[in-house]
Amino acid sequence: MNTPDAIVALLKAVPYFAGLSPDALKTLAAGCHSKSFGAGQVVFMEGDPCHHLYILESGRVKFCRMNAKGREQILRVFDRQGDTFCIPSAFSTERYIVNAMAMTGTRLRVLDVDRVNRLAQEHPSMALKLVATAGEHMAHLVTLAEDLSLKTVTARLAKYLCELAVAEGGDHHEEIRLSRDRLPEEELASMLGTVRVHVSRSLMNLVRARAIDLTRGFIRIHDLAVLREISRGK
Amino acid sequence: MNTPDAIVALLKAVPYFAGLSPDALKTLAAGCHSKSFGAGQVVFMEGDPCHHLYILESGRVKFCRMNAKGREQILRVFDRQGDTFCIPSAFSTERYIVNAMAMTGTRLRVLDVDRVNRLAQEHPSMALKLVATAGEHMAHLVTLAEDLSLKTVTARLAKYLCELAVAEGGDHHEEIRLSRDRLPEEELASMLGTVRVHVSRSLMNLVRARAIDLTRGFIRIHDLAVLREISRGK
DNA sequence: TTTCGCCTGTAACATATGTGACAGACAGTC
DNA sequence: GACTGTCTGTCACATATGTTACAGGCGAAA
Repeated sequence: MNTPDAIVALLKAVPYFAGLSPDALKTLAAGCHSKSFGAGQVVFMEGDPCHHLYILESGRVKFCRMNAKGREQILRVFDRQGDTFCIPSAFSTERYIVNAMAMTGTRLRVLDVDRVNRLAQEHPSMALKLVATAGEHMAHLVTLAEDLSLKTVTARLAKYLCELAVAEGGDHHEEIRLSRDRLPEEELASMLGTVRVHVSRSLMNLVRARAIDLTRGFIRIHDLAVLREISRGK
Repeated sequence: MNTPDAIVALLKAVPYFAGLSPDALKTLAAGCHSKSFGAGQVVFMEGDPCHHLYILESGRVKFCRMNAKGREQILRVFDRQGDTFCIPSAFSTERYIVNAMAMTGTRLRVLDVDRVNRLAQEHPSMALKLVATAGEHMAHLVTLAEDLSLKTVTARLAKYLCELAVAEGGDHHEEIRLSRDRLPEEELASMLGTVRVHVSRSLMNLVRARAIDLTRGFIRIHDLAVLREISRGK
């Protein structure tokens, strides 16, 4: 999977590289290397100088912050091939502003910031796409802040399950089952801004509201409409 | 205050316009107009198509979101001359992602997104500075989300007062007094992600902790060190 | 001055959330 | 099979937060 062609294909999946010429892509591909991380391993820490830009080849990476007592808030999870992170750090503070950790075995492709910077200087349209990417990240963060402030844990959980459901089974009225192996309650808690026990309770709330069923190891979406209702309200 | 020179001076205060040639600045100045808003007036709403980019001439503008019950979360306040907003909207979703409202009488300078876009195409270094600006906004949002999730209201309040204190009197050990006229509790509550009553209680917490004094119409910072301690803590 | 409205302090109460602790289910390992 | 560790459901409890209500201070307007 390390053939030049495979690397170019990965780069092309990145919106702001998509418009580059084949030659530029090849040069870029030749100038980057790959790095592997085990589950739980740190990719970088908040405050570290930011020399690299990362592209996800496989696995899952979380951005997070922690408080004095060790509780963690996950700010974003990257899990699709071609997801990139650290652009804004790279061009403003020059320090990472969050912690990044591999959630599972993960493979990242690493680019030098300087190289990307030079490319952006030569290709203004690429620079503008960088702004667009930053904009998408910002929309995520705005919504996270809004939800943390204005929604209950149960509503946030319902919303997250809705998003998973749409990502998985689409909006069809077929049965949607989510494997719990991939979403341990502890991790859900960090994403939703709460603690594990509360996730457990909230899941029960949703069961009582007839929105979901819990069968061994799975969450079955029983009524997506109810789930949606809960996700906005109160 | 509407002389071409004044406008150019305002534009120069914007980091990503600062590097433009005098000619480009003049052209830009000629192509923008000014708009006034009364306190509480809407500048734009979430979801509106985003055709403009705004530069603050005077006054205060807040970005906010609201929930079904009408509670509001302020995501950011712009109050310094030359502050700009909407860049990321402009280059990604093409819709505003938040509501913007004038908090006091406010004067904004309005630029066409198309015009800025064209400029950025011609000046790659300007495009990169746009990314940097987006990065700064993101750092704010990350910290907001972290605080909302991991800090108590009292800690968030203490932190905010620290920031105000530093912005006002600097870090000197002189007495720092903050006029409450400019920070009604209702507004503080929206910024801190809570309700007015709780701000009132939290202020009392800080008084009891000997961090601040409340004299008629003012908050006096009595012990900045204690305030800092509380702002991380809990 | 009086009236009115806005802002503040305070209370009592309901709810949401965090903490600590524990037992059972399950998978993996020995 | 026995042991182990991780994940889960549940409890009891403390704390943090939201809701509603009301009274007093103050300035603006009549």
